[in-house]
Amino acid sequence: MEIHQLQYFIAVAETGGFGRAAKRCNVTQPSLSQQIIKLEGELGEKLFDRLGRSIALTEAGHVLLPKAKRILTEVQGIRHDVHNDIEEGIGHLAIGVIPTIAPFILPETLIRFKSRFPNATLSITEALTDDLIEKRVGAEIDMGIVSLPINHKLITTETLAAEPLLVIAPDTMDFNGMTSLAVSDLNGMPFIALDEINCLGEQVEAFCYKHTVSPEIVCRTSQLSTVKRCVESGLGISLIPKMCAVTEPKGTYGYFSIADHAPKRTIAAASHSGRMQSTLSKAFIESVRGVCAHILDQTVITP
Amino acid sequence: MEIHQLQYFIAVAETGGFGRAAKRCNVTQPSLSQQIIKLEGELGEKLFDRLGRSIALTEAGHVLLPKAKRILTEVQGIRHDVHNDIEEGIGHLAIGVIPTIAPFILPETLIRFKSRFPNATLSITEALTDDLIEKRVGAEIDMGIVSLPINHKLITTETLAAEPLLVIAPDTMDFNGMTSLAVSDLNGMPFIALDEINCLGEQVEAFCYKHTVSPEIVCRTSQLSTVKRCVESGLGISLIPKMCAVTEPKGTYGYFSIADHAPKRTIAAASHSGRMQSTLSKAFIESVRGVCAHILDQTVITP
DNA sequence: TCGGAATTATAGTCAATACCTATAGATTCG
DNA sequence: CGAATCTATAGGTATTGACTATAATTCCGA
Repeated sequence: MEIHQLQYFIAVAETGGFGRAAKRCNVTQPSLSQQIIKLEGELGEKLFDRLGRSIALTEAGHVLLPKAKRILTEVQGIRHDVHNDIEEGIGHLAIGVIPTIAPFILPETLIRFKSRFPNATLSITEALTDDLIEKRVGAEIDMGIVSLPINHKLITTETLAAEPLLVIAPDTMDFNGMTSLAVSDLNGMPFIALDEINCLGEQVEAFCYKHTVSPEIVCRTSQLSTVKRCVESGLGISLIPKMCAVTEPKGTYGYFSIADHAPKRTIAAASHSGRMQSTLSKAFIESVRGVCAHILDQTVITP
Repeated sequence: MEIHQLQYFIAVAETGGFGRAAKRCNVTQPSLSQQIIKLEGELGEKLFDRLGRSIALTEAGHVLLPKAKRILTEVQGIRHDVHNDIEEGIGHLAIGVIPTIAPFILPETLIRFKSRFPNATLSITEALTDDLIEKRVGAEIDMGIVSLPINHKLITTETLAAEPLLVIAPDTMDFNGMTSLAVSDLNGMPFIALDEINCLGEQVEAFCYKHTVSPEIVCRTSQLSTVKRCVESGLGISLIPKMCAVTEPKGTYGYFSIADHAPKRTIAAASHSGRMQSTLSKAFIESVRGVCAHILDQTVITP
C-alpha cells in the first residue's frame, strides 16, 4: 500500500469515476485503474462496485475512505509541520550552564526566550564544565553555556561574549584613590579565592601564575556569592566576572579594573560537533548573546 | 513521500543506524540510504545528523518521527480494519419496508439483528413499494423488504418467504362449518378491501380478477389494521397475509384458507443489481428470513 | 600514529513497476 | 440500434527502487 494509491482511491470516491479521478490526479485512467486494482488486491476486498455509468463504494470502500482521508491529511500536513513546528519553536530544549554564569544571565535570558518561543519547553541544568561536556556528549543536554577553553573532540564552541574580570575590594581598602590597578598590585594582597572545581577558580589561578603575582589566599569558597560576602566583610579582595559585579546593588565594596593585563573570560556555547543546531538552540544562543551584551554594557560601581 | 520511506525513516530512528535499519527492512543499506535522502530532499530538511559511528535525529527528524509512526500505525491497521470492521458489523444500514409487512416482522427482526450486530446503526423507512424502489435506486436506502413482483432494471430481488393469504371472516359468518373455502365461495361476499396504493391491495384485486370471482367491496381502507377492525365489526370478510393473522390475539373473527387456488404473496429483499451487498445487508436479510419462517410456522385461529 | 572494523555515500547496473497509448468490452442514452 | 461514455486489458516505455561493488569517513585498539 502506498500513499499515491490512497490518493487515487479518494479521488475515485470523491469524483465518482475513474476517468474524472485520473484527470484530477494528473495521470491517465488506465494507470489509476491499475493502482486501484492493486490496492484492492492487497486489501483482499473490492473497493468499488463498477456500475457502468457510475461507481459505488463497497462496504470495504466505506471503511477505508475515512481512514485513507485521515492518513492523507496527515501526510499533507507533514511538510508544513516539519517547517512550521520548527519555525514556531515547538519542541524542547535542554540547556546546561556553569554556576559562575547561571545566576547572572538566566533570569533575563529565560524571559527573552520564553516571549519569543512561548510554545517551547525548556529545562536548565546547572553544573560544572566537565559535567556539562559529559552531558552534552551523552545527549542529556542540547547545549552548554560555559567558559572557554573547552577541549573535546566532539564539542564545538561558539563565542558569546568576552567578559572582563574585575578586582572587588572592600571599602576599607582604597588603593590610594586609584580606580584601576596593575597586576603587580595584587601581590601579597589577602585574596578570597573561588574553589578550583569551578573553571573560574582555575582561570584566576592561571592568570596569577602567568603574571607571576601571588596574592595571599585567605579563604577559598565554592560560590561567587560567598566570595562577595567575604570581600564585603573586609576579609580580602578577589577577582570576579563583571556580570557578577553589575547585577547586585552597591554594598560596602568597590570594583577596580586591571589596566596592564586586563583579565577576562570568554563565554561560549558548547554544542555537538557536526550536529545540526535546532532553531531553538540557535535562538537560545542569540538570547544569551544579547543578555551578555546588555549586562556587560553597564558600568560598575567604583569606590 | 511514500509509506515505505516513512518505514525506513522510523527504522533508522529506532535502530540508530542505516545498516541496522536496512537489515530490519529487508533491503540493502544503499537502497535505504537513497530513500532517506529522497525523503529529506522532499521535505527540504535533513532528518539525521550522520556522526560517523552513530546517527542523531535533527530537529526536523524529531518533528517527523511521531507523525510518521502515527501514519504507519494507521496504515498497518487498515488491512485489519477493512476486514474486522466488516466482520464486526460496524457501519450503518438503511432499510425500507412496505407497510403491510413492517409491523409484523420488524420487532422481532430488530431484536435479532441488534443482538448479532450491536455496533451497527440501523434506520428504517416505511413506504410503499414504488417509493422504496425509487429510494433504493437513489441510494437512500440499502435494501427494501417488499412483495414481489418487482420489475426494475436496476433492482435485484431475493425471495425471503412465500406467505399464504387467508380469508378473515367475522364470527357471524361460519361458512357452514367449513374450515377451508374454495375461491368461488368469495363470490358476492361483502369484502373489506385494502387500498390499491398498497401492493397487497393490487394483488388481492388481481387474484380475484384472475379467478373471476367478484366479492362485493363494502369498504376500502388504507391499513391492514383497519381492515381487521372492519371484519371484526362484522362488516364483511377480507383476504390478509398470514403474518397479520398470527401476530394478534384472537378477536371476534376466524381464518379460513382457500383450498383450490391458495393465494399467496412472495416477500423479497430488493437491492441494487450488480452492487455488492454488505455484510450487514446480508445479515439483515437472513434475520428477516428467519423471522418470516418463525411467524409463518405458527398456526392461526380458526373458528 | 597507523591499520582494521564499522558505518554511510556513491557509482553503475538491473529489474520491477508505474505510466502511457491504443483498443476492447460493457453500459447508458437518444 | 448506434453514439457516447466508462472501465479493463495489452503492450511498450521510462522511471525508480534495489542490488553489487567500492569509496570515503570515523572510531578503536595496537
